[in-house]
Amino acid sequence: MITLTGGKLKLVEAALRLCTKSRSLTSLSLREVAREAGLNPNTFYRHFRNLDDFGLVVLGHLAGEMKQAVRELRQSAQTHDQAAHDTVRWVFGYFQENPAATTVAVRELNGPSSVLRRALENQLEASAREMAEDIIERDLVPGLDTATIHEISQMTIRYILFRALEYVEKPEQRERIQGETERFINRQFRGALVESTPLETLASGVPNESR
Amino acid sequence: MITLTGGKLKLVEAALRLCTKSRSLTSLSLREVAREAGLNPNTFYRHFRNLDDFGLVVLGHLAGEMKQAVRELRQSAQTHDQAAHDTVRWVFGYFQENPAATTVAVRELNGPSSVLRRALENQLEASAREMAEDIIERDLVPGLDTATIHEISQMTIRYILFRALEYVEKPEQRERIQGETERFINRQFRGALVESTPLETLASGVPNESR
DNA sequence: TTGAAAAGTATACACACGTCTACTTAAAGC
DNA sequence: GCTTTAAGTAGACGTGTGTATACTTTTCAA
Repeated sequence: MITLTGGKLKLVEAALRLCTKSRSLTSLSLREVAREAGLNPNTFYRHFRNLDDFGLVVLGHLAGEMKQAVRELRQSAQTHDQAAHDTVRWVFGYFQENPAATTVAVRELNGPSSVLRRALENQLEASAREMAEDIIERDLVPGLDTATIHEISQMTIRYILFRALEYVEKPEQRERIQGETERFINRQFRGALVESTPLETLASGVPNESR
Repeated sequence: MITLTGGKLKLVEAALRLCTKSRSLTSLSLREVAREAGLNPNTFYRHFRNLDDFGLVVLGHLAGEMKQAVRELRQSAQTHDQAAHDTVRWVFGYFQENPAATTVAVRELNGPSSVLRRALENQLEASAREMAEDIIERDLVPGLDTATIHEISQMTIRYILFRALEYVEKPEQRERIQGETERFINRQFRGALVESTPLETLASGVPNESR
């Protein structure tokens, strides 16, 4: 991660500030950002070639921050249930403390700039891979093949991000969102373990005897 | 649903056309839309008070279309697995045939305009409710309480929409996305049925192969 | 048939934008 | 200390924008 300084940093931070106030990174104007940063519009050109370039730098800045944060997470509990609970709690806590980063990420993931979208997708995939490897290494979900763990990890990352905006914006619903997300994860893994068991068998209360 | 005619319809359709080409509804300009529609910019004011008003009408238009489409879906197979498969296939087919509507919906769901976001959320919730009631009425997932069915329905609707853009934009990955979505749904419902069973018990049940 | 309402157009204004060129100030290397 | 380079500023350009006023055409019911 390249640490930003001076005017460059000022501009990036200004953009994040603007994004938090219900704007989308892609829709920011050069002059708007410069104004917010307290700089002359032309200073922008001293640091960035154009707005797409700028967007990538902003995303890179966020990615660096987030990666470091995720690395710190690499401890926590033993069982899967505990891990899911702690991780979800932790991730949402991170969202809460970094509303700008969260908002930007969610918006641009589906935003109109394909360059930014690609960049974000790659980051998410990397996070998902990290999560999956962690689960495998620590054998948190025994009996599940690695491919499925990877798939579910990716879905989970996506789902969490998808709910991040709601979480940030609606403080009174945070408990609910957190609970739903935990249940989501648990159901995914549990469901995968009994994927080939007929629904009726599961419904009749005998979870592991099948056929 | 109010059927649009004449210039009003032309403007809405123009906006959807523009949105498909990597634009976001919120970022459209009045003149841009009018130009695309082949009308004078001021004609816009004959039909809409401002751009927010316009956005709501566009969303309403889409909602009407979609609702009718969903109603047509209200038949399909008996078992849950079959229903999930058919429904997913059908919904994604709808996305494919209506890329503009899909793109707009996904973008604005996380977009910067809170007015549009609210409107979309309400629509999604309505769809989720409809889906849940359908599952309950036809007893597709026996042994699951209605609250959980509602919760999973909502998650499913969200998840599907979240993947819609990817589906529309990457034709070569459609099979994969569809498969993942089906597995997602199955795991959710199956997982919910064995929610209180310890992971180890499920893992030792051996309905599928492990390691 | 006529006349009012709706739909569409023409022109114009002030403003914000991205970008260009030219100038000034601050940092850094020798 | 001097010079080269980076960072920041000033002013100006053409263009696109939202919107206001005034005008023309179309629609359609009395």
